[in-house]
Amino acid sequence: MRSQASVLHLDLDAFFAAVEQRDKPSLRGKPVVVGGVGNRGVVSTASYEARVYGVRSAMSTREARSRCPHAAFLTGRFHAYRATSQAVMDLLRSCSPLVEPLSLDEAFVDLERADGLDDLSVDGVTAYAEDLRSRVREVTGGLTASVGVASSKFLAKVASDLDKPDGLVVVPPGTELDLLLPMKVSVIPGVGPATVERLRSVGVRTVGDLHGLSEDELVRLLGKAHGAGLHLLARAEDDRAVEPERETKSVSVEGTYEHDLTDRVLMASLLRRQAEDVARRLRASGLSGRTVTIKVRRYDFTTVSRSTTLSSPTDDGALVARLAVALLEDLDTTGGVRLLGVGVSGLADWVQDELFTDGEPGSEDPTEPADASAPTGTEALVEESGARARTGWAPGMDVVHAEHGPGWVWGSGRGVVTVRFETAETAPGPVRTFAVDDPALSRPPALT
DNA sequence: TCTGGGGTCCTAGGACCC
DNA sequence: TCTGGGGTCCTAGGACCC
Repeated sequence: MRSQASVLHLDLDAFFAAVEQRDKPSLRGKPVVVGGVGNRGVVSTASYEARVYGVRSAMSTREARSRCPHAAFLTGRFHAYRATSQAVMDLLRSCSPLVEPLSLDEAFVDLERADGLDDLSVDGVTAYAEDLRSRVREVTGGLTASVGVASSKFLAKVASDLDKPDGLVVVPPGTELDLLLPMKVSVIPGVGPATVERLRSVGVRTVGDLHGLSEDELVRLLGKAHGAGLHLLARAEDDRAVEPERETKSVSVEGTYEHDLTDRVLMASLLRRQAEDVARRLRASGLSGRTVTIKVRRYDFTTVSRSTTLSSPTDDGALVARLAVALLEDLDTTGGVRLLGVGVSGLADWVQDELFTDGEPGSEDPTEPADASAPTGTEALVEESGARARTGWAPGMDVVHAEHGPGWVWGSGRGVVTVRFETAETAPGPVRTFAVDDPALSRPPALT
């Protein structure tokens, strides 16, 4: 917590709906709901006119329609939202080098580094923030923003929520706890339904109640990170810096289908398309990743994921697709699937050109064809390590991809190998990871 | 015929290494 | 021969945010 109110949080009001109303004058003053319009859609944003009828974010579109049948229901136009967001973020960056976007419609700005603002008194930051809000209106063509300014990120975010829409709240330093203690625990970012219920079970409803618990009690109740974090936030203790550069950690694509899927061949082809999309986005960002994860939500809403990790990062759509499809093989989809998704994580900002080019100096070129008289490459590895029974290999399956897992020791024949099998004529087979420990197998498996 | 999509962070258990 | 502890990586799941 700083001694001055120098952290600003800006939140564009009902952002997606406001962009639609700006671009289509006939929608102004009317209820507008942006989100999925299908049977399984949910609301992303409701205009304030729609909120009067009880329409809320994350509500199913079906329910929103029954609450407000005369609203305009629109699917998102994300390029328009991105362009408007960019204009706002550019404006904020012209004010301070330290801007941390949280999403398309929200950002923190560090006023300690703000251009042309040396008076960080309450009056000083109030005037600055009011000016900023009117400039947001200018660069967005009339969109309003709610702003909070306080001595920490936490309080600034709480403050921006207090006078929505089109409001400004500055929390004078020293008054943070007066504001916070009477509020419900759910004002704390990170306290959602599950945490509210856990806290309620021990009689805690307000931030003031939370104050009465020791850190040990909170850690026991909520776990180490969450417990310790809440213990601090309940005391308005928050020293987190405004971080302008945040690295992407994962890229994913998922889809919920209008009717549950039961055809595995169709599932595989949808997964392949998603994998290609993910890889395209990775390449567009100059990223590649080692871990491929699929997500499956069954008809009953139970959700499972399966993942596999490569020895080096990839942005190759065909490879991501093969791994994704292979991961699906292991999953029971009886009863149908409502959602499929593919993601890549473990990101690096580089792509390894070729597998197995980073061996120890002096080791033979692993991509060189092996001695034709001996069992070679992965087939030998599978054969000789006795791993065949564990891999799901069957006659007629070819090894189409193999690579070392982490921990492979060059020349030792020891480590972890991932192999994917494929039958000659049909669909991809399973991927199996298995341990190998056989000094005779000093050669890495060749790609076939 | 309830319940999106794109993310982040955390936890817990097992493998493995030193 | 037995015991063991810490650290890291991986997988799966869950809570949460906008």
